[in-house]
Amino acid sequence: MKVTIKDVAELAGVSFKTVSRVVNQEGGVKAEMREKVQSAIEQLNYQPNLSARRLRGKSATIGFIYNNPNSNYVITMLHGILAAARANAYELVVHPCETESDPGAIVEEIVALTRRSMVAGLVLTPPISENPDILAKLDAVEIPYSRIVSSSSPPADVARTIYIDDRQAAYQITKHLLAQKHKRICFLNGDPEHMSSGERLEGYKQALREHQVPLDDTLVLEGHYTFESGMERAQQVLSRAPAPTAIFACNDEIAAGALFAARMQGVRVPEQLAIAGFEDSPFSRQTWPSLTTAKQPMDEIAQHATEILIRLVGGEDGDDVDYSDHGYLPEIIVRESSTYVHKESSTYVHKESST
Amino acid sequence: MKVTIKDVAELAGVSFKTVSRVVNQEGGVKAEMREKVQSAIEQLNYQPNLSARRLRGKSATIGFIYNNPNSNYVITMLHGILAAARANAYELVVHPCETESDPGAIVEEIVALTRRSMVAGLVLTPPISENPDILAKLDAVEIPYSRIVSSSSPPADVARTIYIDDRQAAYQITKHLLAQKHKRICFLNGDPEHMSSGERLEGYKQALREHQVPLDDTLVLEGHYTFESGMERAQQVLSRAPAPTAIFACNDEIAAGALFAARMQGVRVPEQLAIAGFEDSPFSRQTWPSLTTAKQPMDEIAQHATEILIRLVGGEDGDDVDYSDHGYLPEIIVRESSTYVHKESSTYVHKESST
DNA sequence: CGCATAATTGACAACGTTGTCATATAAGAT
DNA sequence: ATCTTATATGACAACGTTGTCAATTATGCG
Repeated sequence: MKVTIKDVAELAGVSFKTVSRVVNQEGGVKAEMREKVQSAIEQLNYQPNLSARRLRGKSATIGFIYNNPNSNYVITMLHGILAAARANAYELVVHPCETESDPGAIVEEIVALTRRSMVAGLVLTPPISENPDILAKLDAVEIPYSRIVSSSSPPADVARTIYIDDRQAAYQITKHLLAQKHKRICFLNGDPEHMSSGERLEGYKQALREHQVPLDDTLVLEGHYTFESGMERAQQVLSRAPAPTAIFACNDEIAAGALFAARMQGVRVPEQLAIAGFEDSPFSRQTWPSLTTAKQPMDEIAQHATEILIRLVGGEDGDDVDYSDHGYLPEIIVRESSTYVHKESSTYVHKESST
Repeated sequence: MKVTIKDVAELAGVSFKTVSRVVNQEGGVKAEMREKVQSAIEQLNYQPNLSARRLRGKSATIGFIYNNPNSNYVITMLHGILAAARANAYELVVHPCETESDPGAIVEEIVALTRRSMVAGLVLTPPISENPDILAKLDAVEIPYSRIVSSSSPPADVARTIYIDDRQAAYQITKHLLAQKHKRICFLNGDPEHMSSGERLEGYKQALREHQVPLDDTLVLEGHYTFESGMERAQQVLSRAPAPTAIFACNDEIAAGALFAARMQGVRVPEQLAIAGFEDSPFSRQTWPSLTTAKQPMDEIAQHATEILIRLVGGEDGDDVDYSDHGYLPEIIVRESSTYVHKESSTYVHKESST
């Protein structure tokens, strides 16, 4: 049942080393031999044993580390990473980090994983990818990684980093809300250890500045990237004396929570309150009204990050000095939650309108 | 940087075989020796190389095969599987099946994976786990697997199967709707190749029978497990002459689509139309109104299925003749989408009420 | 104390692959 | 035809681990 390189060699009537050469396309094999070997491989349906290869130092595994409970994000990135890994004959170890915040413990966990599974390198995602402590420790033990972060400009290690310009996208969303004549725009922030929350807040502030709308600190509420956090904060802010006319939520879950809170308090969206989210979660287009948001192609981004990592650990160095495509700008998608335009229910067609 | 068993042996002043014995708890090692080795292991932070182990036939990898685009399901199961794999020192290969339906192609893909990565066994999920063709082919090539299926009674291979009683749960949901005096209950079915859709439909029919409500075929609509499919079908059925007063959607996504359609047509939920879903997706509790649904602990179920697989491939046979815990009954969660009870928005507390 | 036996430890092969080096064969130059 | 060189092939070690079996040491018994 188990077919090894020696079985192939025997059938082809050659030494197993020759088979190895054919499999690895090393060259230096006569056409005639190669054909014999090829047909033997097909006949036996031979598949090289990756464990043996790995033991020998050839071929490798990469690890996907995440600490992000946001399930939607994760599965999307997973698929991008798997696509890249599969295309390059790398295996993937998926490792959700249990540890919450202690950098030392996380790195120890990662090192153990690396040793055990011979992980050649890691794809890191926020918030781990944005924790300087963890990154420094990983550099110290020389574990290679590529990372996905939130940043409005290329970071120092741009060669191994994909950066998403959340600031610019948040700026655009805020401008969109300002264009709708909103002055009192509430900002519901996400987890502080995610750079994205800081970046998005910065974009929000920048847009306000440009439109000469004074920043009202009482309208900026700290919290978490969860539905509950969004609901609670929206509930609170909506029952204040001069309620905001718009809410910019740091992600779609918060936005959904805000929408829920609005419903509970009988506030009509978008007529009395505009809401915008971020991330383009599947459900953002399925709420009523559907949510204005910013779309990041996380599968594509994760795939790109994985390709970078594979190039890094594969030893191919140098020629790729152009990192201009390492930056991604989320695309603003305006939906009903931030527009006054009414539509006839009978002829309504469910689809996107994007800027 | 790389610590091997020999490094540990040298530091401890013993042969590397003794270290192996300590690591694998084989016994026959004097306490004194064991302690020396233990401390050397800790000092060097030794981690056994899994590739070498696997090559030797010890320890193994299991594969998670799925063909199910439903992202929420997948990530939840993934975590359960990872937990079990980690606890038993197994590695996990995640393999989303590209192939759509051809059993031969899928099995070929799986066989290749098995050979390459020395996968000892598979955890299969619907619809692959419910395809007799695929299962027969896997049995033929002797690839072990455990599976998660939808069934109201223990299947023939219950020893390696976790079965979810969707029929009974659907029966209960339908009874709940009937108890609200609904007579015209529309059933929006899921993908036909999933057993769950057939099972849930059966539970629906059974409840109707018991309540002497005649089955109206025009109220049973075939479709897919997607938001769009739910929306389209609900749109259609709601514009009919005698509209249904309740919709039982085969999963939460369909239900969310139906809810969207109701909104579009100005139908009030739950006052004019009750809606129930299935699966307890995170968003089912975040829609407005929140969705009545059935909760399956997919992480726990997947973990259980993985443990079964590991016992299977680990060679521990026999003593576990009691498979009574292989059956799971989803728990009905009644939320606002199927109740008339009103609540004051100001004092509203966001939490579950379950039967 | 001396012997038989059990407990402990170590030397070495094996898993399936790739890398290194030597050998056999073919081609080219004189 | 002979020598040199390039090309093609194979023998064998190595990767880090576990299994087998032999060697050593400790223990029990008469």
